[in-house]
Amino acid sequence: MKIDPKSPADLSAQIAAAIRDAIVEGRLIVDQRLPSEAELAEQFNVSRPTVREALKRLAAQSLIRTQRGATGGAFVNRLSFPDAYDQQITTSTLLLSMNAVSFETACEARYALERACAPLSAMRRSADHLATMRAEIHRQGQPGLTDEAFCASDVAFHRALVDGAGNPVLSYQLAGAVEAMQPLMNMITFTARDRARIIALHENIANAAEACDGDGVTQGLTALEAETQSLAQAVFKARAAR
Amino acid sequence: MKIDPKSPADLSAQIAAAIRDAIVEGRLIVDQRLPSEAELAEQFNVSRPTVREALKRLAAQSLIRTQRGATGGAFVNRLSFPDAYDQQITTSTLLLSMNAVSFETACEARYALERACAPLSAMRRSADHLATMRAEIHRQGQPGLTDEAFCASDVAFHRALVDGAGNPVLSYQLAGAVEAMQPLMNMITFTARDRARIIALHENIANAAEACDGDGVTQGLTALEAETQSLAQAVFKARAAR
DNA sequence: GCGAATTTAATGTCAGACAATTAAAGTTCT
DNA sequence: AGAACTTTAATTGTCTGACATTAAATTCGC
Repeated sequence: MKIDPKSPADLSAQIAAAIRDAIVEGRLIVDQRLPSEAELAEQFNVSRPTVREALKRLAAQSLIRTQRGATGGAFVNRLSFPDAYDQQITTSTLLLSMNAVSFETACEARYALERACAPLSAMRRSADHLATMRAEIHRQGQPGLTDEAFCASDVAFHRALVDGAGNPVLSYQLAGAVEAMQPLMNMITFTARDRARIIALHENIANAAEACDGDGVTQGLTALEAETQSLAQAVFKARAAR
Repeated sequence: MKIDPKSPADLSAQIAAAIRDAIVEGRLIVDQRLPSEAELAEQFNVSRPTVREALKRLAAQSLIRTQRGATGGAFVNRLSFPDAYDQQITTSTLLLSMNAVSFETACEARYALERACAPLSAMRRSADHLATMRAEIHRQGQPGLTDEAFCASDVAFHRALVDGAGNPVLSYQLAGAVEAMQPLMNMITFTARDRARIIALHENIANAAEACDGDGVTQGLTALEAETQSLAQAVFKARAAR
């Protein structure tokens, strides 16, 4: 692993890139210990703070973990699904909020992705997933629920649907899309009548899932998307007129 | 913004989290300048190297950018789609390689997601997208192409299909799934006959896209998935027997 | 043998310095 | 007055050396 001390880029960025490449290409494997900071500093011909900055960059991406003490050091970290979820959610959330992505675009993407796992979920969902969906529907019907709590329950409902597909890669990809929508969804206020309609659509979806009817779930999602879009349009229109 | 100096977590991690929260919650907005390292050090009551480690963590996630010079400093960075793509691709790639995700699972997820944007792409794809798809199909038919080049062209083909949906959020989500599959795909060797079959399926998809036939694209993708899965199974079986 | 104290090797943090970079202010020449 | 050049100031990038903290390994006492 070599770096170019004359490059305009920061040394710590170069070092981080070099180590990252080694991990991605498999030259450093999971749980393998990296040389100590002092050794790395010598290898790359830089000072220890510079090495440390590089290691912090990698730690921020969950590529390494560090441990103190005699046998401590930096170890290549096994990137877990939960870690990846978290990263994806913050990235997606910021991406949407910083790039003025319209509600329409985000919503379209979210439901398109969700429909992608509808057939699989209808086929494979466990009783547990179904129970979660039913429970969230029930929660959504309770009076006195804040808009935020309603949205959170909505996310949990869809999360159960997605997880029902039994494909962790799908769940991981969808987590970002669904969760990142939440700030946008929270901008909407739901009247009691709005909620009733959404709950009815949720019930259709749960029923289709119970019947292992993939097409039914897909259609239910399409109907829910249409409802959500028109609801959002109405809200934004009213807000613009004010 | 406050941190707890008695917490077991690293100070630099706490500081990074505090600043990250401020960005996510909108208390720091895009292009806003953060206080200088020296000022941050004073605010948080830590030394400058500690602050720097925190800032490097944020820089690694593209949340801030730094500039040297008199009016320099750290600025809240607008997370661009290309930046997000890159992060997603490395994360997805590592996730698959480090968690022993089976080819089958990854492949299923990839095609499910891709089918999600098939109808949209059939409806909206520009002549440009179609031309790219045709060009990649042509490249795939050329003799002497290495397996890696064939796979790269495959990715480009699917990329054009996905981008055809005209939804940047979808493109972003799919980039990870498609690109992360490449290392897995590269494990497969394609005979001339295999390639011919895949090219024929690609042509079906391109034709359906040209005819704005969403169902046709969907079916084409399903057929391609089946072909890919059986091909992979054969390869892995042969390899296991060896 | 076994438990407690010690050693040791690592990361975490600090302080202070200098180098490099860049924009703005100031200065000089025309 | 204005343009080109120089200086200055602010800021990040890097280095050196030190000390604190942690946790495993080792040694010592019994």
